[in-house]
Amino acid sequence: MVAGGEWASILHFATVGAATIGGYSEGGGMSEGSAESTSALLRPIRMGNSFEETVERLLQMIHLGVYAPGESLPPERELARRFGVSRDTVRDAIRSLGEAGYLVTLRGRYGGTFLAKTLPKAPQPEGGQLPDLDIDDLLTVRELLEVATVRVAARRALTATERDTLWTRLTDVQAADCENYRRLDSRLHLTIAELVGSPSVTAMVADNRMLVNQILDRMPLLERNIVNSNEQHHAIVLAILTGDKERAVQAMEEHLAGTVALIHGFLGASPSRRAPLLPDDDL
Amino acid sequence: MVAGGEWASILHFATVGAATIGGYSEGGGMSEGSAESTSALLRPIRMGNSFEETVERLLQMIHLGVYAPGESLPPERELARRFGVSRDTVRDAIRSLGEAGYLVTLRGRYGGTFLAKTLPKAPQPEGGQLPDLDIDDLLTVRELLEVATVRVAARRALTATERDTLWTRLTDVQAADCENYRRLDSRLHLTIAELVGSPSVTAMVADNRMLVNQILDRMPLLERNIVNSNEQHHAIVLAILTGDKERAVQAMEEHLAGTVALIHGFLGASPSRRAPLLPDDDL
DNA sequence: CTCCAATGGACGCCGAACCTACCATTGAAT
DNA sequence: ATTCAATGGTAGGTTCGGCGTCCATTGGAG
Repeated sequence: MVAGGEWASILHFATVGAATIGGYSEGGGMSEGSAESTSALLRPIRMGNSFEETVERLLQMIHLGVYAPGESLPPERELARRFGVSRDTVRDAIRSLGEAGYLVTLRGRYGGTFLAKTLPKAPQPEGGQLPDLDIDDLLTVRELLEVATVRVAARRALTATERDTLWTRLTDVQAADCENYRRLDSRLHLTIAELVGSPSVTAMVADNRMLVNQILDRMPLLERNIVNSNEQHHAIVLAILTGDKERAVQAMEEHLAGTVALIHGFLGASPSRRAPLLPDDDL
Repeated sequence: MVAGGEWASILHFATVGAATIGGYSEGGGMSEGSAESTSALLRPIRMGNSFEETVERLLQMIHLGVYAPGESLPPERELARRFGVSRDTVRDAIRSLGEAGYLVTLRGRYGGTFLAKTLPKAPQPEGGQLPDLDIDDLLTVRELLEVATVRVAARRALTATERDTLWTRLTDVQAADCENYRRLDSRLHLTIAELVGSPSVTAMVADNRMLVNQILDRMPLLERNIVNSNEQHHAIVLAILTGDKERAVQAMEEHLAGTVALIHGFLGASPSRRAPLLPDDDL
């Protein structure tokens, strides 16, 4: 009913011609016509099913230190509303995380879902490293986002509350033991991202950080690195508070370079897995 | 079966206590305990159903100039595989965009889906402005991403091919008429983003640009702005090609400031709608 | 002329997820 | 002691979307 005979005949030549000179080509060799950024634009639409994504988001809130151990999460109905998923899905996710030891649910009024007082340790993936992440891509995004974030934060005029919060987060992570370091570290970086004042930016930083943490969880947390990070955190926060944009950027760059060196050193010359595996069959 | 009696009794005090001092509070007033970045982390998991997202992604490839008019898209099976959705969904989306005049499909071998030679003009949303976007957030993300992008691009050592492509994109947009300006402009910016070498960054810039374009489509495209943009594009590309990081950043900031001024000027002191409207009912 | 491979087109089955409504539990307010 | 409101817990029906399979069309290869 659409694209009748006239259209077909009219377009016929144009199409074949275009397909020849610049159209889609399967072999990977791209004719110069246009289409070379297709790999990024043809990325998967869904990263997982609703259940998995909901679990991921709850874990995000837990691991990035948004809620403290023992603290209460919003009620299921509220979570479902905010996440835009059904309550069933939220419940499934909460039940899973409950079985994993992250959450505890209590019924009745003033009940709810609570973070466990002691969070389970991230299991060391001994044999199979499931996530299959593009490490270079992750670290590039991280560098780009965090540097840009600190740059904007440093040139903003912060409120007294923001300054207080920032400083509190800094002292929290300075005083953290190994057990809680990763979480409080993430919370500090998230707080800096929030200073930009854009929910989307906060979300992007949070997403990236979760993925980077998945990599960091595979390698040991050295005392020496913590001392280093603490100094760098201090420099970063100070630069933000004094509005020294250049210094803030430089401090953050040094901070990130440390992590990059750690990761590359630990992974050796591992060829940084790419290309997230597409199904190979043809239906 | 999980969280038996012992757990409940053990955690009982902790939970109520935590809920009182720092837990989730519905009224918007956040106790200082932690949780204030929740708004970003509690964002919707799904932006729309699979069909809508697929349409959006195809429109992205069309409007951002990834494919030229008359050019061929990948076959349905390939699109389905890359997008991670079923072929049915891709077909629905293609059919929709075909009815809207964007795409034309031809059957048989060497057939496929092709962009229309002349793309339909974006309809002016006269009465209802559907998207309901957070303009401040969009522009903040744009500023952050594009400046960071150009910063990284300028300090990279570009290959000859990259330089050629960049220059071609620049001359293309310089020579564009009003009809094609927005598309070629987007393609130039996307090309710059690609220089970072991270698919995720390209995707983020593409997503942001699509949203910003939705706003820009609501206001007239002035000849004066085009001339201005052309000069700024020239400065940006030149700075990238000469590896002048500082100048590239500055040029991009000026470029973006122009758009911000245009938007704010056109929208007047419109209070930049926020808070994407959540359903209000309680089940 | 015949064949064939690549593409779009169509159908049925099934699980995932959503929606609605209702039930169960609990502790504070009265 | 009773009530009640807020919360988690459960169940049935419905829609959406994915999967597998097959059909239809077409232009080039042999």
